Amino acid sequence: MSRASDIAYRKIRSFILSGEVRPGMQLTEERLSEISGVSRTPVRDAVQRLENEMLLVRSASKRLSVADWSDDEIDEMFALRAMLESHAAERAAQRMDVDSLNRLRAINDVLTEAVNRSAPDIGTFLDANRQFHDLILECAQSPRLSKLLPALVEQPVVRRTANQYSQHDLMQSGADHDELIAAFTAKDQNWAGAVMTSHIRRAFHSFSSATRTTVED
Amino acid sequence: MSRASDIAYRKIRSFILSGEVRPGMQLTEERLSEISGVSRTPVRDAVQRLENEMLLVRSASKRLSVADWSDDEIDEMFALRAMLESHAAERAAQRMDVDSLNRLRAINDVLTEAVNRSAPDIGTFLDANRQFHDLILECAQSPRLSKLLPALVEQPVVRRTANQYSQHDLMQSGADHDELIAAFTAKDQNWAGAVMTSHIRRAFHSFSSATRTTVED
DNA sequence: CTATGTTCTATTGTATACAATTGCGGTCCG
DNA sequence: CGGACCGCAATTGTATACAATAGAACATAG
Repeated sequence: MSRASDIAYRKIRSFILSGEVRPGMQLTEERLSEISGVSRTPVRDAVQRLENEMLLVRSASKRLSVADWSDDEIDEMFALRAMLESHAAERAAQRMDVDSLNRLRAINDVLTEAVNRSAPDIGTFLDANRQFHDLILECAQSPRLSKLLPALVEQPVVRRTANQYSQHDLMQSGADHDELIAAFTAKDQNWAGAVMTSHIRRAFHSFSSATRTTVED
Repeated sequence: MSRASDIAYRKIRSFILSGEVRPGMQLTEERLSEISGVSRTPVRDAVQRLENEMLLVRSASKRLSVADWSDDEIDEMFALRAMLESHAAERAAQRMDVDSLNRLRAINDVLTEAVNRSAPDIGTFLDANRQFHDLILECAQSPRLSKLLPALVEQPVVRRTANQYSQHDLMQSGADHDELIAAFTAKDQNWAGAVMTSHIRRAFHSFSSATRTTVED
């Protein structure tokens, strides 16, 4: 995956997520081409992907700008994520093998270790968290779900959320994961689905209270 | 929307759906370019869209072929559709205005009229059915949902299903729609969601019994 | 001074030429 | 005769030049 198109995708993505550019701001293809160091052709491929993830939006007449999500859209994103990730967890519960289960445990050990210190390591947490959810998605063995979900797990939101997380929230995430592992071990799809729903909705409310009360800053 | 890229999208799509090409068969970009009458540049845009809808798949090393869905994938597609369309119906129930409600009624009148004849008009049914579901999606006012759902409502499946439908099935669809309208009128989101789930799952089972019993043809 | 029409410029869309990569087939050696 | 390696052909990926289109600014008339 070292094609120019992927380089463009990553660079543009991180450019947007870095906050260097504000929501609603216009970005020309040429500008993106300069940023990513490749020509407009692969940039356009990357842009189409980013449009699907709704990080970029096309204004009325084909002009690109950075997406600006309303509160309602963020609510909706979490609602959809909760539905789809629960569904993934349900499928995974039926299909999980011992090897994956062990990998899941190993990943969550890393995560737990990272948050159980005086100064929680957010970076490691985020990374382990992503790995954990990715592995569940893989075990769900649903190509469609794998295509749909990434468009909902937007790093900007995830990042902002995690930075706002209290240590208690982070530890609760680890506990949720433990319970998910228990549900998978028991091959109980309803349990797995319910825990996942609760897990995502908790994240939503943490995010919600963290951002919406500090909007007045 | 008369850009070359859209022409390519439509032509390639209908080429695939026409059945002229068999699942698993390889298609080069050049060939698609000939089919659609435009250069490879817009073809590649179209291909990316069709990959998202999973009508085309990229084999190991970037070679394109027509998607070949397993039974499990089709099950999954209906399951996801049921979830997301129910969610759309729930949101729509809260947001539906009288004008949209009337349009919904008008559309379903056309649909009902088309199936209540000695020789049901499948074409009109499919068209009205699509309009009905599209309008609900519009009333749900969720850009994300609008981006996600089209990838699941695949015409090939829809078409095969409708052709297999018995007249009774078609009329039941009209009745489901009537009940949805009632739920929308009552602004009862749970009702709307439940009817939609049932509506999609019925379609699934009609499809299922129609195709899987005739596989031996 | 405002409104409207026109030209010019910025931006996106398309085609084509070329580069890179991958698969296939032939040949040479064991 | 079989297998591996090398080279050619087919296919995808990228860059650039050009075409089309939409927006902005300016000028002119009312």
